[in-house]
Amino acid sequence: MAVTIRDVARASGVHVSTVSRAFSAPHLVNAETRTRVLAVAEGLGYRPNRAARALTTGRTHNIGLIVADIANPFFPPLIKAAQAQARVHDYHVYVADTDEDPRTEEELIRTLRRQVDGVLLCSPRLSNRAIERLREDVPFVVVNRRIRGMPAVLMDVGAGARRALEHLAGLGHRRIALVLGPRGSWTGRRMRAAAAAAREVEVVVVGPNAPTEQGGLAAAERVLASGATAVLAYNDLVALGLIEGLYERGVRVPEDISVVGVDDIGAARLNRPKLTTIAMPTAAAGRIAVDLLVQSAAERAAPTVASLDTELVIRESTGPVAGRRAAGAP
Amino acid sequence: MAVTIRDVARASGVHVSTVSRAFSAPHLVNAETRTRVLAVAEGLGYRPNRAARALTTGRTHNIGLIVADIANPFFPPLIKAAQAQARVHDYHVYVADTDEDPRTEEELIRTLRRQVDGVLLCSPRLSNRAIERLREDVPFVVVNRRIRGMPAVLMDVGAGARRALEHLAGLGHRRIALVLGPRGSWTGRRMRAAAAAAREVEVVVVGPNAPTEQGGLAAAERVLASGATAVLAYNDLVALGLIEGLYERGVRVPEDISVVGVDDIGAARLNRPKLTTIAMPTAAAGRIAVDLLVQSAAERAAPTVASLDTELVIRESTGPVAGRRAAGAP
DNA sequence: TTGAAAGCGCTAACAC
DNA sequence: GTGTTAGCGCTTTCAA
Repeated sequence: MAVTIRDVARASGVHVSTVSRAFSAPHLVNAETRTRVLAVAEGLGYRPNRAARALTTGRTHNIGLIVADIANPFFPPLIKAAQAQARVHDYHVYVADTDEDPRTEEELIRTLRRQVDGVLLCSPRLSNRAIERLREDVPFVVVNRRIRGMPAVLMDVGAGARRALEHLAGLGHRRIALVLGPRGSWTGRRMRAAAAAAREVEVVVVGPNAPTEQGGLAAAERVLASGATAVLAYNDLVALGLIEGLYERGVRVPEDISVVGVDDIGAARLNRPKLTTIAMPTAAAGRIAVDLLVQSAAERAAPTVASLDTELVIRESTGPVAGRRAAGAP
Repeated sequence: MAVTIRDVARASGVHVSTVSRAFSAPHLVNAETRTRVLAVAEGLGYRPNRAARALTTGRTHNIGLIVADIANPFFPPLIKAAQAQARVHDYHVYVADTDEDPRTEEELIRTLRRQVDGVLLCSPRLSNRAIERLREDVPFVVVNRRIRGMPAVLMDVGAGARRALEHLAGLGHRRIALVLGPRGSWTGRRMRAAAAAAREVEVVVVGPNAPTEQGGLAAAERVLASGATAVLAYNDLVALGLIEGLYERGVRVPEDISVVGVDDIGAARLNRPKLTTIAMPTAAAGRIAVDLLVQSAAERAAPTVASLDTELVIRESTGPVAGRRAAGAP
């Protein structure tokens, strides 16, 4: 059996409660005693059992991180940052993948809620209703979603989309295709809103599509048919797939059509042409979300909503409109 | 306070121990009673507190998954699969990132070991000595590493490298650069061994390098200087960086130099030219590693070593040797 | 088949 | 400043 608080108590000649205090309430114990106890504990290789601690304190020092798809390159930097920041607060992180399925998501939250102090929901697929119901059991922080009275970390894709549209307009583009992702996405709605508000350019919507390379590939035909000279894609995966689809049809990027993605995943830099994209502050989002969660689990503070800036990264997939492909031309 | 086993007991008119049995030892309780208890529990929204359960049973139903860098595209598919398979066994997964630092890795294992039934070490940076010491506290399964008496999941890069070398030889290449990753990597050693055993071709080693795009980019000059007409790179990131470096120097892939990567990350397919690469069965590895861990945590079985096949995926970055760049030519 | 009671490792009043 | 005691939610003997 592993070494427990009792072993440490015995070995250092004090009561278990003193050992406990040496770890979790240092100011309540004599400095010398504490030093000795800590030394003995160290020597024995003692580490507190957090589960047992959680039983009395009610705080597990765990957080649940639920994402739609770990393998989607958007998430790993967020997971990495969240996990690192959790460690700063002495928290451990359960990572779970819902496979984009709301049912899985809900079931996951239910099994997790008793062993965590809070749950980080990243781009959840669950309905607002469902989330509102679950929040009575466990505190949430949501990423890229807005739910009344719930702490959230938002990445300002709207502003990013606006800047991308301006960038394209500045290059002479007047007819722009907005290649969307899945129906009902928060990010998608922000992009639509930005597109609707755009002056100077006319935006045609192509979608919904799968938020993947395949989705982009499959949208190439419709993009061509739309007569657009530039594209704002739902994310980089879609953008990259689209570029490939265009390429297969003999249409070159950016010479014939300009393409802008969203996310700035690693592959965006690796591609040729290097992708112009709206960089999402995923690492910052993960870090801040954990801070909000730890804080909201601790106090009953007013829910904070953090809005993070995005950045338009101009690379090689956007260029001046080609004369012969002016708006409306077939 | 959340609903506990006591609430369920009260509401269904039985003792807590009966409720407990209804969940964890169904055969020891009357079928009717059980049905009733379960119904009441369901109605109350009761879920067992796993931490409390762990306290008596000694089984946490948690596993720790420790990787060198979550954001490295090699890992996410493995994490995803591990996490999914863990759920099949009714396990939850802590995911932690060591930032490639052995110290962090060790500290992580120490804090985690009391709250997990086992730890999955993916491409660990820790020394064998350190791991051997820690294994007394917690069962391990290692991925892509061989430690005596310890269950492991290996991906057969050696065979993959051999096939890649044959493929290149078949295309007429006689002088091949092996662009390595970090010093001391298990994968790197397997590749070296395969290269040393290769007949027909002469292999020159370039490295060590960072296992990243940057590392590949920086190696371009030395690859050119080596006089090689083909390259086997440590991983896809290095291969992609290298291709970019070559490209910047006016050297085209595969016309002038052929390049083979390792891993088959998403970006390999997205790149132009699409990367020829040795596909690593990361998802299968994650799944199997979890199976081994759950099993080895349960029984004291002989440690299993699973060796998984890799596959050479031939795409566009490899081609016939150019006549004017035959072996030895400057 | 069910109930009673002890105890897992730890913390948190409450004494002293 | 330290010891005593009860108890967190659950499982598991042991009786009945």
